[in-house]
Amino acid sequence: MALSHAIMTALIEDDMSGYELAKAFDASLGLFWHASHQQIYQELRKLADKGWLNRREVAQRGKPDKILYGLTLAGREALGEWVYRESRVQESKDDLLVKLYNLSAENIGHLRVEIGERREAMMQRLYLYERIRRGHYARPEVLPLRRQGVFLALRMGILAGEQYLAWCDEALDLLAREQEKRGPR
Amino acid sequence: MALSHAIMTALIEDDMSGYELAKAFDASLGLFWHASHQQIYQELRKLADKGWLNRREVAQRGKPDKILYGLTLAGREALGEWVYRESRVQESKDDLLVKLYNLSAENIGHLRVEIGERREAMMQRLYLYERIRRGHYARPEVLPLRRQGVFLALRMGILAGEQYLAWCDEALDLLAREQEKRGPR
DNA sequence: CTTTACATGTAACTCGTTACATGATTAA
DNA sequence: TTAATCATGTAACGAGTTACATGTAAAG
Repeated sequence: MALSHAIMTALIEDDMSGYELAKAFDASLGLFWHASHQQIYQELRKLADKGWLNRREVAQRGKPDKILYGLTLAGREALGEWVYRESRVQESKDDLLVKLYNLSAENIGHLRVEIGERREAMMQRLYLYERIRRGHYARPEVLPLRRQGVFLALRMGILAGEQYLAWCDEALDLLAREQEKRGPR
Repeated sequence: MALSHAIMTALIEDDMSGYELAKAFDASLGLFWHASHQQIYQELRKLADKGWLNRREVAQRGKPDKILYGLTLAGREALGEWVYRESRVQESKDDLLVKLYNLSAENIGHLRVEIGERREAMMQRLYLYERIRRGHYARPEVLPLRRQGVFLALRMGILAGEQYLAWCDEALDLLAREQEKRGPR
């Protein structure tokens, strides 16, 4: 949808190779927008063909050569314009919700376990978010404007995560009560 | 990912045509899992080929003929098993977050507007959820188990929506303060 | 007379995932 | 010697979107 623009965004401050991008993505934008290295390499090539990125081969010692990509002026302009265009939300699709539509006395135990695992995974993710927040965004109001935007994205992640935990607790509660009602064990 | 299973789930209680499914989807599961009619028709055909659905042509008066699909025994079994299999989350991808990474003095006004629109849209969606909740899930504890699962999915929608509103307010606040700081107007 | 609801599809394309492929260096 | 890190790719497939196509009946 806008992976290309996400990639360009990641290149605003530093030039990067596909490999570096894939990692940087994992640590920042990728928290909200995952992309595999295959996708990134393909997208980088397309963007270079369009003239929005330039590529420079860089020889390295003890490591394979890499290809550094950087935003061109045209790329910066395209990105700047894009912000004004209509945006889309690809709503998340979660098997778990479909499974809940199939809740039964037989599978209730399994679903409790599954929700418990989700809870645990989200706890860990929140812990990561919190470390980032404390490390880089302790005082958002003194940051440059662009960084404040990034902070807001992080806040979205944190709030969404906390909401998710709250839902898990509510769901686990309800399911525990129901399972007890209809036959403990 | 699991559109096929979402479709089978929608057919647990009533047989439906592709057209009816597309509508029912919009009103229930589709609130969390959107699917276009093209996708649904294709998926129905695949499922019928697998033997998980049966098809019956039904002549109608004053309306075009339709094809009714119903879960077969094999379909019910496959669905029951699927609940125990590993589930996936397709995390939502939202252009707005990428745009926020590009926040600048120039586009801050636009982003405030865009967030305001999101807020408004989410308010309306929450209003819809609330109507459904009051209409069908006022006392979840007395519902049959399966309906309680559906209720939990609805709760997820409600909690996520409320969290989203809270984020919008926070973001609008921060952006308003920043815009005032750097040049009112 | 025009729009909306009913009803089902095909074709082309983009986006994203999975599997496969290669090859050097460094640390355990 | 085995695994991990660095580095870049191709090919096949599946999921999802957009555009196109057709036709009847009821309601305004």
